[in-house]
Amino acid sequence: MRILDRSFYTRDTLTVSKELLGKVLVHQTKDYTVAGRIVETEAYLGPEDKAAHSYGGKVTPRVKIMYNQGGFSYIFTIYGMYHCFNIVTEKQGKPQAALIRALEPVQNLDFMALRRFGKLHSELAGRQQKELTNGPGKLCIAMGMNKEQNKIDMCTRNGIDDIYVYDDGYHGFEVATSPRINIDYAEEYIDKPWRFFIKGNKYVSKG
DNA sequence: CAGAAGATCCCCT
DNA sequence: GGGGATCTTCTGC
Repeated sequence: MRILDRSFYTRDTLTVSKELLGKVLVHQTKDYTVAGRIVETEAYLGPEDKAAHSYGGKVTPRVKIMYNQGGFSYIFTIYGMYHCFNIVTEKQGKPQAALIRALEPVQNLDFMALRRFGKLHSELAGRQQKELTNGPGKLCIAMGMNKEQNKIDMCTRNGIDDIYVYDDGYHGFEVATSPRINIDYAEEYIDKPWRFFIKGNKYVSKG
C-alpha cells in the first residue's frame, strides 16, 4: 500500500479527480480507524469555474484553504446540516479541489452503520447498507468527518487526527464521466463533464 | 444586520 | 421526483 504524497495532489484537477477513483480514503484518530474506497468525484476548477466557491478569485475565510498547495482537506457545511469533503489540488495560488461524492465501505463498517443509522452493520436493511456512503453528505457522517477535519494536511500525519489516501493496487475498473450534480446556478459550466465515477459500482450516488 | 442561497438528505406520493 | 428541514456563509444596505 502506497500513501499518496504531495506530488499526486499538486497536479491538474481533472487528472487528480480521475485518478482518485479506486483509491482508499482513511480517517484515523486515537479512537478509531475508518476507510472507504473512492468511487465518485467531481472537479472544481476555480477561479474560471462558475460552480466553484473560488469562482472569480473570491477569497473568503471559508475558501481560503483552496489557495493552498494540493493535499489539504477542504470541508464545508452545506444546507446547515451536512458537510462536503474535498481535497485541494494544484499548486499554491490556484484555488481548485476535488469533491469526494461517494465511497464504497472498506474498513470499520460498524462505525459507519452506527453513525448513519444507530445500529450495527449486520442489523441494517439491505437498502441501508447501500446508502451508508453513496453521497457527499452521507460519507462525511459515515467517516466521522466534519469541520474539525477541515484544513488537514493529508501528506503528513500527527497520530491524533489524520486523513489520508492510499493506493492498494485496485484497478481494472471502467471510468465514466458526466456533468456535475446540483450546480444549476453555474450557467455555461453546468454541462462540463467534470464528474467521474466507477462504472457499475453500486455505491455511486446516481447514474 | 437582515435576507437569500445553497457542491444535500430524507420522507412522502 | 418533489418539497421541507435547517442554519452557515456571504452579500448588500
